[in-house]
Amino acid sequence: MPGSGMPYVRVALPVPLPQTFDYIAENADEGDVGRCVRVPFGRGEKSGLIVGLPAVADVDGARLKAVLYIQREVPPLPADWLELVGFVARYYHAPLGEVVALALPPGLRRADGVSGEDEDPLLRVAAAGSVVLQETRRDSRALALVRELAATGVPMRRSTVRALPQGDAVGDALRRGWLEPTVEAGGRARMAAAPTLTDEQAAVIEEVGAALPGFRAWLLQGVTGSGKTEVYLRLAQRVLAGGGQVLMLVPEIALTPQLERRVAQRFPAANVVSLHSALAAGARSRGFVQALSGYADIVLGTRLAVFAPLPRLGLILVDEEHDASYKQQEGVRYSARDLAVWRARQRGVPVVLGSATPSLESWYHAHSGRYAQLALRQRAVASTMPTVHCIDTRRLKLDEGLAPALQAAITARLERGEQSLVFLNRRGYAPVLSCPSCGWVSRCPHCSANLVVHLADRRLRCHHCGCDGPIPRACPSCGEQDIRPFGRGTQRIEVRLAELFPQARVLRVDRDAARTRAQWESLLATIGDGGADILVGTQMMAKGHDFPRLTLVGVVGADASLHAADFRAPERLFQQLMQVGGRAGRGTLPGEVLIQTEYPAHPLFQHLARHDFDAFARMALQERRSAAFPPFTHQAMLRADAPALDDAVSFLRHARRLAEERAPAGLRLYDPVPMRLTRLARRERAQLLVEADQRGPLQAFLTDWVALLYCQRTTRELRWQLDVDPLDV
DNA sequence: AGCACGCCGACT
DNA sequence: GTCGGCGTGCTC
Repeated sequence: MPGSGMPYVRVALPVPLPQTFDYIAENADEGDVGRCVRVPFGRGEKSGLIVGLPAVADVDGARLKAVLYIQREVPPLPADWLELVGFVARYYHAPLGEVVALALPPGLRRADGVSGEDEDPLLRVAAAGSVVLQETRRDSRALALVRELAATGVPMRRSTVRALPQGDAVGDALRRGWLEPTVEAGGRARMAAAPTLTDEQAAVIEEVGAALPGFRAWLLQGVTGSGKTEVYLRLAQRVLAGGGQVLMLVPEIALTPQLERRVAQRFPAANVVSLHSALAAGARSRGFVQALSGYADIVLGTRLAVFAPLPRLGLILVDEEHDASYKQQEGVRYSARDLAVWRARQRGVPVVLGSATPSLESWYHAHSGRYAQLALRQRAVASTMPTVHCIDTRRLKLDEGLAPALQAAITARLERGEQSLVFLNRRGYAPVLSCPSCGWVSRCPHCSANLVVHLADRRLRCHHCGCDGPIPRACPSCGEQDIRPFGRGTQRIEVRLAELFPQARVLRVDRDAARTRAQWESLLATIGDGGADILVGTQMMAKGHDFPRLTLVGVVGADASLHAADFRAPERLFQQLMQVGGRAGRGTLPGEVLIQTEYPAHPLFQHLARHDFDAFARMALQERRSAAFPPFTHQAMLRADAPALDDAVSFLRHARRLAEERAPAGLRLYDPVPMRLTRLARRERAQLLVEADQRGPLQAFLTDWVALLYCQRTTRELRWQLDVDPLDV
């Protein structure tokens, strides 16, 4: 009989062991399941989570210790949340304690007083603030903030204000009395005006709305500029009106400030909480507790937000569902997008996966009837899709990688006062520095990769492990003076464009130029204000931003991805090109996309030119079907790394032998092979692929196999991990 | 993962 | 005679 006064609690602890630990807790009851605890562990103490009240302890009673403290100030994590982390532990074959550690904000797990108190008040412009806005005084950061808030016209959360370009001056503005906290906006604050819906948008909203409540997974496939965000907001509005909570997942933090503001302005009366890993510990705990207590109405966050407990959950939205950042690439390798669907099913609520370029997995599910399809085929603003042309570079002489036709197109844009973007997915000046006389190349000492030339700060840098050093003046091997950068990155294109178009303002937008959120925002502001004529950008530029005067996108170096070994490379290339192409002509001006390639007849480019994602998806899925790749098969990857490659490979060979003995029929075990980037940060890496046509048998096998692998004694030097549904194969 | 115990080499 | 190398084993 579980329940009344059982003296044992079962605790999940953040240790890499596939088990839970039982403790004595005389005063614990059913209400403590889901609470954080402090317990003695080994010679020290640890914090964990109570996941059950076992009637019988799983070890001898004499070995049991007593819990030190149960955190009862915060509501316990609900049963559905425990089910979620339990599912993640089973599906990804990770210890429950590790999953809990990942899902709970670190501060909360420490089990010392965390409150969900509102330390994030709504701020409005105070009387003194309105006065200083009238005065002619020297502009300051604080003043700029006040102006921004005044222009918005509705109160904003402190955290939202902080995220504005001049956000760190919020404390200053408060001290000067220019801003002041205000009570809940209630009905007083007016909702930011909602744009008129297109017929398509209205139909989509009606269709999803009619299915509320109840589980259903939808794929919302909407071309760039078709107004997917507006659909999300309207659906959220319906759910909020019915008293539900909305979980909205977005790929990256860099994308959120705009969206945060848009959501906050649309729902001034709602409590909007954002959750992402860049948040300070306090803010993350607070947001989590606000979600847990039901105070938060909307949780907006990156992949870790899929673990936010939401007692009144009514709707899950996954924006840019194809984005790779939904898959965690270390530790517990979960897919937040897949978990979002699982949670929606568990809680009986709809989930909308949105993208202009869905993952082939989701597209397949939508076309095989597992997900329902929603489509937005027209752009919301009156503009047409950009024209797409290939520039055949086979017989052309390129100037630093730039074809004459692309240069001419840029010239035309400059004459018309429009913006151009040269898209090149490679940071730095050149991918390698090389000596023509002895053949020396700038190798990374820790990785099997080349050091990239960064001329802007005169460094050689490894993009994988981050190590860097000065650029040598002469060849370190033979002393040759004439060593040269080979290949092209964004910096080199930037330099050449500045030479070719001396009258133009050239702006580079990559992770080096936008290292911080503030830098990124200021770049966006510069572009938006027309402070740049030619942009040179990486995939950062592909993500949903509107630049009304941008009418030309030139794609350089796309061919490299065309023959990449990775079977997902074509999918990624198509998505990237379609996304970046979508940047062109989002205002009233028509857009043009020019792709430099030696394969102008390649079907991928043909489908792209017709903006026909579905045709591309059908073709790519046909290839995947005949090659038996996902989604027609299910995969798991066992990876091992060690200082010596032999150790990693022989561990995997051993693991393979163990697997052969217990492999069910239909399971395909491949040979252990070194990974593509074999050496990373001084460790040699190898991998072993396991495949099956059905998920069930694969999972059953993995459970068995992983249990066995945990028992293998390995040297401390060797580490291994399992990746279920790997993205990189 | 930590953190101990435990048995072999070069140092005050 | 000790300090310390990291191999092995355990954590309710």
